Amino acid sequence: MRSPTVQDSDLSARAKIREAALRLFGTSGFGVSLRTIAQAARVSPGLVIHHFGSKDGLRAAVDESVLSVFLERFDSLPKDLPADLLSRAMANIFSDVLGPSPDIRQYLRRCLLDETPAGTTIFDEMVVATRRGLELLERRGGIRSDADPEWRPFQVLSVVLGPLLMEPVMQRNIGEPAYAPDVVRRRTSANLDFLSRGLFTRAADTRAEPMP
Amino acid sequence: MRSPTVQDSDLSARAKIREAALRLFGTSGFGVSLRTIAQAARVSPGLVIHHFGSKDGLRAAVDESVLSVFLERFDSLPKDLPADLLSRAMANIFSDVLGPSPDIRQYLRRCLLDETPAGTTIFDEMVVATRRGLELLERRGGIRSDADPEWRPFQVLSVVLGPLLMEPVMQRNIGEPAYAPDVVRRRTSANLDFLSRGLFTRAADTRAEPMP
DNA sequence: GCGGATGCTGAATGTCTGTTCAATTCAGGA
DNA sequence: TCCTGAATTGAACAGACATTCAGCATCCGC
Repeated sequence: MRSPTVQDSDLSARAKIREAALRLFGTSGFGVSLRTIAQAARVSPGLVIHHFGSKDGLRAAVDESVLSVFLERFDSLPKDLPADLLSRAMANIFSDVLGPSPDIRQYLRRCLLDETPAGTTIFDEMVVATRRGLELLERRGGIRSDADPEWRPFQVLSVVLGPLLMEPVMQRNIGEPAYAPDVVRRRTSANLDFLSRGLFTRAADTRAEPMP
Repeated sequence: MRSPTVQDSDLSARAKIREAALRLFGTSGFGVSLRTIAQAARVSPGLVIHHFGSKDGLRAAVDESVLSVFLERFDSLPKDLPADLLSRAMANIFSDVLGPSPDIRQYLRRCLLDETPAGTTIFDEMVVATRRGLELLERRGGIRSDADPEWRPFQVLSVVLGPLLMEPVMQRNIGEPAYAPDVVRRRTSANLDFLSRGLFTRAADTRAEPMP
């Protein structure tokens, strides 16, 4: 079993191109030239077209490969997992996949902006899964009953995805890689505390606007 | 006083180009051609270069104009505002600026990804301001003393910026514009509740991983 | 050993890019 | 009225782009 982003040369040329594209699309955006990608994969520009048909085809292939990483692991979750274990298992999927792979992190950030079909699927899937997890959790009494069901999933997702999107900002401000194992552990613990008890001691006025 | 993103024709050509660029950079990325921008501003391609020197110069001008919208309003905050009012005032800046202007929202999303100098400044400024606001609030007893000071600012920012970054995802899932005034009001109220009291009833195990 | 398919190359093609520039229009001061 | 400088245009240019294609190499079934 290997990390999905190895850059060793024992991959097929097709796979090497796809990995290079994942990395370069993530770091430099979809604007990178096929020549640059081909060069990174140590392959001729023509071969990229030969394998993927077009630049859009290449993008679709990268999309699909990233999507499949998540869907495979979502599908392999036992269907009858208790709610609290389910939410934890889902969380572990993200830390397992995103933690060790900066390439996938960067690419996902782009997806959130550019609204490629796969990106749309991934994030919609996350909303649905999060909402369902919260509903299960609620039925078992794990959630405050007066929390707004409409916004709950997005609040959780904001906390989960925030670090992904603010990775460079965080890095500048805390002085160490935002996804180093130790940093992830500290942040995870702080986020659990935050999700469990909030931040403020009391709301001055519930109908006012503290943060938009 | 006018909205900063009007597209009326009573603007100078220079301003019309900058507004068109703001909109097109935001929606289509920095990859859009000068010709497209010029056409949107009803102006010749040469004039864009004449006014801004180069495409990068145009981008810098757009960056600066967005940055100044925020900095001006940050600077106009009374320095001796009580902490709770300060955090509310800062929040209002965001809802005032972002709410009515989809162009600025989109452009800010790009900035978070592409790490242009202005984007870096804006978000670093936000971290600093948020941290300072929380420290003031803490001194007045408005914050749980055992909340982790290292992650507090990012947790708040995640909640604040989450909707900005997930705008399309939200829109698909709630079926109405994520920044419609009424939607903003409901979300704001839910977020205040979330920040004040959290979501879960109790943490099963503080050292485990609920969400990464 | 042979034939066809497949992997792969690198030069060529036409389109689109940012940028230049000579020419034109136009407003305002002398 | 003329002059000057700025605003504006559109044609032109070189380079980069995605894509095509004819050709070479390499494998696999026969």
